Amino acid sequence: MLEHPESRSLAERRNEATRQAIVEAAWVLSRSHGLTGWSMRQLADAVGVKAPTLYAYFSAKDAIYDVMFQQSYEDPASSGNAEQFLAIHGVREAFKLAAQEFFVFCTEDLSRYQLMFQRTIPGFEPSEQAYAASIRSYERFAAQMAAIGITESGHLDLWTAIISGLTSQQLSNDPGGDRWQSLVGSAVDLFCDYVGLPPEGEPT
Amino acid sequence: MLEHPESRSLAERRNEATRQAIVEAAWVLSRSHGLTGWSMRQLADAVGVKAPTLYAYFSAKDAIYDVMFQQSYEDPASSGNAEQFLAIHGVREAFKLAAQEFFVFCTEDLSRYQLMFQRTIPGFEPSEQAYAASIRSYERFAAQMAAIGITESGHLDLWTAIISGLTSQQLSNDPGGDRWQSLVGSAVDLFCDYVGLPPEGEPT
DNA sequence: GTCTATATCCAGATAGAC
DNA sequence: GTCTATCTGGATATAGAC
Repeated sequence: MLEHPESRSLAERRNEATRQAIVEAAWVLSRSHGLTGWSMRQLADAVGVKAPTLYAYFSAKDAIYDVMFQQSYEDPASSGNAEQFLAIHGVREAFKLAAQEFFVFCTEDLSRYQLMFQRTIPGFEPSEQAYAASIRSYERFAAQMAAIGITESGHLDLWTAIISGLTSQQLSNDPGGDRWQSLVGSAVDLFCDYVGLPPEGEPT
Repeated sequence: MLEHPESRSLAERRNEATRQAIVEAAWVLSRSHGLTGWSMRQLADAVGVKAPTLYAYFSAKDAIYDVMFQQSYEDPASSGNAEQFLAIHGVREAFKLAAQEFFVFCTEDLSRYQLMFQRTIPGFEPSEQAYAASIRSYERFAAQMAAIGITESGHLDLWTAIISGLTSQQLSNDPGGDRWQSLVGSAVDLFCDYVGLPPEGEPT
């Protein structure tokens, strides 16, 4: 999919750097003005070029959202990190730490959350390539859960519902607060009790 | 807040009827083209007038969304109906039936869901009056939960997170299917186990 | 190849005639 | 109240300078 870096000319690398700068400016604007609250002219101003120049780097505004979408799912935090915690802690404690970390990833950037998990942008559909990144992220998540001992698909679905409900309630009803964040530990417990994970895990 | 119907003149009632017709057409367009996928011109066409005429009834497009928002929260199904089921069934069964009913209310109309629970419309903020309707809906919900025996605010928050997670996952990952709907009963069980509601409820 | 300037199209909204 | 005509500003696309 990607050329080898060493095979790219200086011009190509310059082009890529400009694309990155545009996307970074789009993130900044999304955080301050909302995911759909900025125009191509505003973005061009932020980058320091005129609006039509952006179309030399991206065919459309949606193409910028597409890169942002893919970047979000390529962040390792998008799939949790339970395996790392399992090396030191028991199963439940590792699960709780991973859930906390994922919760923070979801709630620290509303724009990213809307882009990844909601359908906020009219007409935007991720490209096949960007969608594939989201699939890989889910597969990493499923592997984490398997390491904890959760493999049934119904149990996975139940957990994704619970954690996504906690994050979405936090963002829409108490942004910046911890009203639902403080419930993450309880949610892990009630889920583990239900699926039969022992209350006290053994360190691996 | 509202005039007595009998005190309104014929002209006022005609005006109100036209407003309702506009809002109904907006619902139809939202369901077919997406909540933000229609223009004032399209709406005017659907109603059978020219676009500026709409502004004789609503000051802006957002004012139409505002009425739709308030209507949604004035629907009794927006707060569940556990008390009704409690008259015939045990506590858990009543809880499950109410949860199922609420799940269907949430997932049967994506536009309504986005309007009520997500922030899909750039710049839209419900008016004080419309927001008050959402508060009343939540208070009715809290009363239902109290009738079941759930009164702790942390437990209420946990349940709103779980049910909202189930509905949002259903809508975004399996629209029209039942992948998460089929988990509603399990979710009620795992929640009831956690908060200490007895497995077999007594009919009132 | 990358830019500036500009043209087209469509959105929400307003002015003023009737 | 409803219309025609129009304003503003957004996204998109192209012409042509450098």
